[in-house]
Amino acid sequence: MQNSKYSCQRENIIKVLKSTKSHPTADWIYDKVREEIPNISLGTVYRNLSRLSSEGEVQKISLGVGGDHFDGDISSHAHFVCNKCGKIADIYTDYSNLLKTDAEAKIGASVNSCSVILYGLCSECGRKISNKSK
Amino acid sequence: MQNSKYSCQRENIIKVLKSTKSHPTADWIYDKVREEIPNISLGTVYRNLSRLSSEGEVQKISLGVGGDHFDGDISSHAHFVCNKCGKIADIYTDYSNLLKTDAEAKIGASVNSCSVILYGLCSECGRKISNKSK
DNA sequence: ACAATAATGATAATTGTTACTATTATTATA
DNA sequence: TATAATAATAGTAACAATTATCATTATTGT
Repeated sequence: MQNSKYSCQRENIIKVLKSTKSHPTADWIYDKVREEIPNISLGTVYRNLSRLSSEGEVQKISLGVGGDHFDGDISSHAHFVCNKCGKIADIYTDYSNLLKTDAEAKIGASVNSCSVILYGLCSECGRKISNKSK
Repeated sequence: MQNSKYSCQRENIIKVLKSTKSHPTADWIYDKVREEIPNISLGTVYRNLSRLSSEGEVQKISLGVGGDHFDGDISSHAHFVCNKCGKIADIYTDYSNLLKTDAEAKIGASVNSCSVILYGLCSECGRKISNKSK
């Protein structure tokens, strides 16, 4: 392929991201990749994450609080975020076709990705709170 | 009510946000409110927007590119963002119950808000591109 | 009117991210 | 397997968006 060259930094970023089920930030990925490539630069991590997510190889998750998170799992699924502990959970239901079709019918746009983020209280945090009030 | 006091700054921020169909950033709201309260501080705008959105009085929209946007319309609806021109459009379908019920069944969390953002090419930008290729 | 305190304006500080530039690594071709 | 072209990098500076600080002002209950 032209105007694209291999880099082991990028390979490692992909590897790290595809092998975790957490939904890490650029910073976390940076720390993790540094275990193998100690002198990698944070800028390189950002540059590659941005490239990879615009290529659709990874997914960016913007929660609106703190920095962006990334997901190596690009299957269509939603995310749940606990407002208390901040945990991010996957919800494997594919709404994307429904949403896509509906949006295209309603406003005539062509949709190529969608982000579904639910906010609330996770079961664990919910339990803690109801225990306290006993 | 206790620990809460009226402020005309907050009232104005709400008024501005509820009376536009655009999905402005804090900065845009700041400029708009300054027309009535010229010496309002940008920090006050941020402080109130953050408070109002956590109270559920307005909605915060995090696109993952540039600053956050805000929506005075808190009815359940999705947003479409054009990757080309950046336009944000409302899509009035209420997915929230579907998403909420599904998530609660799957992971036992209690959901209290949800964000649905679709990305793609708006009809206008799509038209421009197909014209160019003639 | 007064006291308690929430909210503000002005500004400094912080955070997350992008831009810049000289150097290094990859790749296609001779 | 050298060479030339150029993509990618490390290191760092710059930037934008947001939050924190703090002295002052405004609101509210008594």
